[in-house]
Amino acid sequence: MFNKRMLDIKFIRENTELIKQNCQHRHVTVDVDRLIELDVARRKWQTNIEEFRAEKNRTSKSKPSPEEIQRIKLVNEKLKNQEERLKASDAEYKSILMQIPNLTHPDSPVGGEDNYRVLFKNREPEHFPFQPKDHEELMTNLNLIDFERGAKVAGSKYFFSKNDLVRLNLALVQYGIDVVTKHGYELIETPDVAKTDILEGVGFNPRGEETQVYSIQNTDLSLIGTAEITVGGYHANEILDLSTGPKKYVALSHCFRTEAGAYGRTSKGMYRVHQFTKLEMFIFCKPEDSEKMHEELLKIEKEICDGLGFPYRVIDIPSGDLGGPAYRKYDVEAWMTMKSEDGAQGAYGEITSTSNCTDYQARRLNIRYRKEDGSTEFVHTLNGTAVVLSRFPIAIFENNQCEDGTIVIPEVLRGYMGGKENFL
RNA sequence: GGAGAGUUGGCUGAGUGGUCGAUAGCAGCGGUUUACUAAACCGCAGUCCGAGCAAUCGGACCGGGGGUUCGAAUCCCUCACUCUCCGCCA
Repeated sequence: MFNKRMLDIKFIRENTELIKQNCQHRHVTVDVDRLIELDVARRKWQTNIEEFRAEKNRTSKSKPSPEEIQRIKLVNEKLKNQEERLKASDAEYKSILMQIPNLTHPDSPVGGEDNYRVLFKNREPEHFPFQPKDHEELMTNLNLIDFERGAKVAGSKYFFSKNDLVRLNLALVQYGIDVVTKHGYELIETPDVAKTDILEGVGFNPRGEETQVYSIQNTDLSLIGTAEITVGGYHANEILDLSTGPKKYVALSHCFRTEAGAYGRTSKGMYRVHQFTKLEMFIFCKPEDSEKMHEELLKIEKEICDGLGFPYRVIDIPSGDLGGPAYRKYDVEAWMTMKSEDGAQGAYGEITSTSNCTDYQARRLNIRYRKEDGSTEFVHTLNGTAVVLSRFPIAIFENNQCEDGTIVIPEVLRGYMGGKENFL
């Protein structure tokens, strides 16, 4: 029943020490020994069940005699007993298996979130010859955002975008779409909700205690935190034809996050909010192509950021901060004045993230491809942010501000905004 | 929201309690025939799990889950989805 889930149980069985070490590097606490114990017991029950069924099948082919029926009834009792034991262990077995994180790329830095490695910087941030403001102040002054009324209508960390900020948002989406589709990605707009199976398959836990997910009462649905969920689910239980290359999508959706326990962390303005709009890239490919595809996603993210012009850097996320599904993850961090502390004018803040999830999601979602010899194999999945409307505007406003509080619009966006050059 | 009909292997489509893992057609693979292509004819063909060096053997799977029965694709319950009609709304 769970044979094709999470990491392959066979692999875990044969590489127990490696799995334990990987969990440790990823700062994930899982009782791997208990899992192995359950696995051994479950396979014994399974073998017994199959033997009893074989015995039953031999007798039940045609009309059995009364004494044969008596014998079958006895076998049925033994069978039922083994089936119940097996079933009773399902929940615990599945729960542990679900928690085992993906393997980790050998080049990912080992350690907690501060152990990231800087891979690239487009340039050093400029020094402002004046005291720079943060985006919330800049936007409020220009009548582009309203947090107070957002809170009145929907609660804290919801907001209204207004006037030219709305136009900027639409321009950013269009710009992102144009850049990404130029690289051969198919454009889709997804549902903003998804079923529990799909969420779990992609690696999210909708009902857990630390969940970031809003679930909808009396349904099996949750609001998605990213289009990664819906696009990942798009090909669930399918056998893909990848003979003409990877399947590449760029997906637009709204995203909802509870941000439970996130208060106190950097949460000024619209950096960390409950709802935002995001354009997300997603790839289904053959295992041998996934590392190459990961570099492609990063390259496109850099291309988008280069066009917009703000200072940024790329970091290689350390093992302890990868989450469950990612095998390797790169974040692009833009320079933001809102992050200033210790007298500096700013600091880097995450704006995009791209992950290679290898076969972790494909295994859970049962997404395979047909190989040339006719057999099937799990695909690899990757995702990467193209444009996020909560954080890209922050980077633009904070880096392009002038002393008088006006904002220079990046040239690549002006064509989408009727040629407008500044927010005044 | 109301009423009805469906969901079977890559596709189409039979099968209403006992050699049905499942008739047939198409597509696929191998062969015969042919100068070649096509046609015709013959044969092979599903997925997954477990055991074995292997030939092979055992088990599961007819939308998902549960039930009835010695025995379920077939009967019952439940959920999801699809289609038709009615109502409502954009």
